[in-house]
Amino acid sequence: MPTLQDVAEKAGVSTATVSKVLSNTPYFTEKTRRKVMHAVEELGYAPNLPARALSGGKTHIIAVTFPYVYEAIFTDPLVLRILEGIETECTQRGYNILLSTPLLSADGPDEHYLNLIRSGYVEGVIAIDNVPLASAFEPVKKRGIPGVVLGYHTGDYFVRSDDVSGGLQMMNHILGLGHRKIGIISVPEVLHFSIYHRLEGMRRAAERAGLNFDDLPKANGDFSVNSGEKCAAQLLSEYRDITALICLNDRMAMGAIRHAHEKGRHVPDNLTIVGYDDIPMAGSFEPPLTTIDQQAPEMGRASARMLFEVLDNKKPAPIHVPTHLVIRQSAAPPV
Amino acid sequence: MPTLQDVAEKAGVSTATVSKVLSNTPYFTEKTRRKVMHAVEELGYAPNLPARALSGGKTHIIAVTFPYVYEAIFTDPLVLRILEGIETECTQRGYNILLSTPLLSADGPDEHYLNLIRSGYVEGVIAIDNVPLASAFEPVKKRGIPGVVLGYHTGDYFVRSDDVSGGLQMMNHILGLGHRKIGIISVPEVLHFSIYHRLEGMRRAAERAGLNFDDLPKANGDFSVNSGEKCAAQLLSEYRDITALICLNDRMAMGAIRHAHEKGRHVPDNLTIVGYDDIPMAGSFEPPLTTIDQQAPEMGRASARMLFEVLDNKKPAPIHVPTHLVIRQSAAPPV
DNA sequence: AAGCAATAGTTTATGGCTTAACTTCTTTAA
DNA sequence: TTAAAGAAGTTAAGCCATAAACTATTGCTT
Repeated sequence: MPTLQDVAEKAGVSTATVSKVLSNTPYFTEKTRRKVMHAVEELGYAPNLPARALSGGKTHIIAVTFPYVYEAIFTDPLVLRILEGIETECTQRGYNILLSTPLLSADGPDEHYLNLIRSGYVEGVIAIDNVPLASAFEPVKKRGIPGVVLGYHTGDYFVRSDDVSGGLQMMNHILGLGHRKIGIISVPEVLHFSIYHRLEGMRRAAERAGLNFDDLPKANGDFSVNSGEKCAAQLLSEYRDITALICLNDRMAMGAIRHAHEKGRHVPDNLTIVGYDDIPMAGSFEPPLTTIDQQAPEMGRASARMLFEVLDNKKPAPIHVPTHLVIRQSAAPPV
Repeated sequence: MPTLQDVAEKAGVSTATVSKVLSNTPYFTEKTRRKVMHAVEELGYAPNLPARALSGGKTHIIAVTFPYVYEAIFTDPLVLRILEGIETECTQRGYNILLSTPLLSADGPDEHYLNLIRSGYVEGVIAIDNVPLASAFEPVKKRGIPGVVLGYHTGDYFVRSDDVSGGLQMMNHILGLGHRKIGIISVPEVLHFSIYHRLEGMRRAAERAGLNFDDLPKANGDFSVNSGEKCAAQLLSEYRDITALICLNDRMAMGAIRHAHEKGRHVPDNLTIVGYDDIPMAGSFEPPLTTIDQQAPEMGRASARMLFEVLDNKKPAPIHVPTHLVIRQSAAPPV
């Protein structure tokens, strides 16, 4: 691999000059610039990043962490979409993405993760931090590494999906269609901050419409299709007058729809069922699912942009990425 | 951040000794080992990876590339499962994963990717390389960086899904159920090597059963649910005696099932429809999809293990990861 | 024309680690 | 007893790029 040295020799200047030209530090002539660039081209030179990192502290690596606390990480389509957004911004700025999946337990993250954080590789961190139980962000803060949290853990800088307004939009939509007997299929709130906020949004919408949110029938699943099916079975048999089911993710909605179909109820003519997330499959489900789009790629992009601001010593304000109600065909007025 | 220097001073030995102890190079006593380890603990020392990389060439970073050639990358669940497998192996060995999504065009990969490959960061590469049009592996080879291809591009070392046997298993299953009028919903072969091999497997199974594979009705979609629906519509209207549809991915199968339902045909009683991939949704679709599991996590793990062998100067043999036929409820004997 | 500032470039120390070469000390064998 | 081998450490030379400190040149002001 050619080094700065080689370039300098070929161009007939010192390494310092080459370094200046490449980093665009002032004080060189157009002529030397051309000489240097020419040598760079000829040799196919690219800066040695470890050396640059050692010398200047800029590693051009940011770590994206998503905690390995439940199976969902590697099957959750949101993760990939978020990554997509982060990737876009990072590539633009010449940064590389290091993937990190800390194993969070009661006594903190695993050793490998800790070593990474201490390794000097990581110039900044985007932590996808959504579960209250543990945070991968602690060690980052401790080391003084610039970081942005994507989720609800406390950090100075964070990006969140506007879960409250997501819940609000959905509940408003359902209420607007005329439903009043509404069942909620959720998951235990303590497991996910975001769920708490979505429910909060729904509560506001419900109360604005004069409904007591706490009186609405509820059941807790675990995000899976099967749990959605079970919850739907439970709610629909216990509260026979329910005309709409709001599910806190798409997969449970799909399970609920399956149950409805089995019971011979047509969605949406006979029962309204909606989801949350807008996973890739949602649009081509039968019926196509009315749901909430969290704009995962935009969350990724926003968090990356925020991180770069922090790296530039700015103090960016928190961002709440707006949600979008995606109206398809699983919701209709009650009969 | 504490350095080797600090550890050496605290332990009362030279930096070289500390380095030896940490890298387990022979010639030190148990006593010094304990002194050193104690100092390491006290200071919370972790090696500076850029420095180590600069000095010893070992960066402890492997790059995983998946080419950004069509929309699928960031929505394809397989990618994430593969990543999962790679992650498992890498973490075990103290390696970090750098995510890279080269933009492949006619005149080669983009500049950012090239810079990464030349940057000295990358100790090894796992290239998810499935499209014939272009390869992200070229520049890796050129630089002499150890690499493993996950897919069909030529490299000395590669891991592949055993697509031929996947196709064979599926066709055998369908034939075994008694179907003879079988429609195939595929995608243009030139776009994906793996498709070519799956079809080849099907051909073998068909011919072994005395069927002329070329005579079977076929239609090409583009992997999407909608295209599956269209292809099904086309095939079923054109060839009214079809009793089974084999789709080359699950999403198209789901589209096909939707079409069948719309036409009032029950799956599987009235029509058999199967997919390929076993995406997370497949098991909870209605009906649950009979499909082929490619064992993506295992492919990831295998490729990582192979890469580590290459890094150890071994010459691992190619691996064909076996496929599994997942029998659910979308296939039944013809009526 | 002198003096000074700005420009253009070079020299060199530095960052943290590894490793080859070297020194010192302990074993072991003849 | 002594030489040679082996073990346990140390010294110091890199690895490559950056940036502070320095020299040399040019341009401008008065």
